[in-house]
Amino acid sequence: MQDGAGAEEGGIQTLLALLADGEEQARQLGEMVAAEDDGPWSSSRRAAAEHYRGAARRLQRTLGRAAAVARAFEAAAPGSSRGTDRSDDSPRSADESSGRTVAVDAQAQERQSTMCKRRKGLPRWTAKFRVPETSLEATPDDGFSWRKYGQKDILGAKFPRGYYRCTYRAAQACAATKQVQRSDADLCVFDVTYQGEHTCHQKPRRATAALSAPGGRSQTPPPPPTPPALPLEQQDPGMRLLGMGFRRVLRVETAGLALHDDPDDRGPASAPAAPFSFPSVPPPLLHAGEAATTTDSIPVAAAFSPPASSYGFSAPSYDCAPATCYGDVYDYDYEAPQGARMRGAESSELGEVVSRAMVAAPASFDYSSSLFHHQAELDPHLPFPPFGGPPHDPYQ
DNA sequence: CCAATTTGACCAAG
DNA sequence: CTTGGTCAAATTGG
Repeated sequence: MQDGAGAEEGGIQTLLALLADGEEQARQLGEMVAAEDDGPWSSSRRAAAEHYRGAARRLQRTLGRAAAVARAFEAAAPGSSRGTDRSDDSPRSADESSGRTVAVDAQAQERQSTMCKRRKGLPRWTAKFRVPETSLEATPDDGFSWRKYGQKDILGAKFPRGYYRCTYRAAQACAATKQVQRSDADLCVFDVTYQGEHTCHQKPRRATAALSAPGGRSQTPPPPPTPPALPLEQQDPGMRLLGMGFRRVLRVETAGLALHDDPDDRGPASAPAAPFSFPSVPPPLLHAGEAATTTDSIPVAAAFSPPASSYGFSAPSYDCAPATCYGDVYDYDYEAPQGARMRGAESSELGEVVSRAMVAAPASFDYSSSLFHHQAELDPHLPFPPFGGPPHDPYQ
């Protein structure tokens, strides 16, 4: 809601200041606890102190990471002078999208005349959808209406890749496209790569619809890669909306990067990075998520609809009981167009944060290792396209 | 009849 | 040249 990612420059400075502040406070807290630890306390008290100290250390570290992220952004987006371009793109921004629409239009024309296939520059992210075995034929649907425009066999892949573009591409100049490919390793898994954000106004139908209307076509929530951010206000912990649904938990996993977590950083089983919760709305910029657990449960709306044709999957009805659907996993992997890149050091910890942030950021980062696994539950209210995408024109 | 999908050709990038 | 992505005519389905 409020200006989402708008705060680029001053915002980052402020953010850095706040984070530094928090870091310092956490440090002091840790010292205080440590001091207490020396006293003649009982072992239990001592243990408690140890615990708090660990918590303080984690907090400090988390803040430090967040600061690193902020710095990375700052570094990556130097020309910060223009900060107000993009900004929110919440669903409702539709109206004001007029300006943006124009831009899109221009792109469309350009594309037409040039007929180039280059779509570099467009934000891109990948999601892995795992469908329940009971409905192997289903293709994960993200809530938008797509029109298939091609299919191709990909080298090394057992299954062909399907190419889809937004149904309203022509009508509304929506440039969103996606590629869907079934994993050769696991038939239940689909890799879906999205490119470009939707500029069309599709009305979100609830997943419920999908359930009740099997034949219906898409509609579902989006590939939400977006993130995590914030509006806590609207998040309720217990928010399990869903009447039906399947629930999934979101878990972030940074592939390939070793996050050096402290020993005390949360328990063993936990995942490296922080999970986050997400709102369904386009959040502002980043937030360092640090949820307590690695797996947050999020009501992500995800419905599987039966598109079907291409791979011949058609969603059986959703008779799959919710139970059977549990466990579906979605992995999100954001990838930015080429462009700025952040310095290595921090990249590892930033992994997931960056990814999401980059969605909102103008500049792009070259990072590509984060995956978000999440298990969500079908949510009747589709959150909506969160994409906080880069509204700005990708093409130079 | 309209709209979506199929499918092979075409084209650009690597 | 190979491969991935898109186009567009033909086809299918409602």
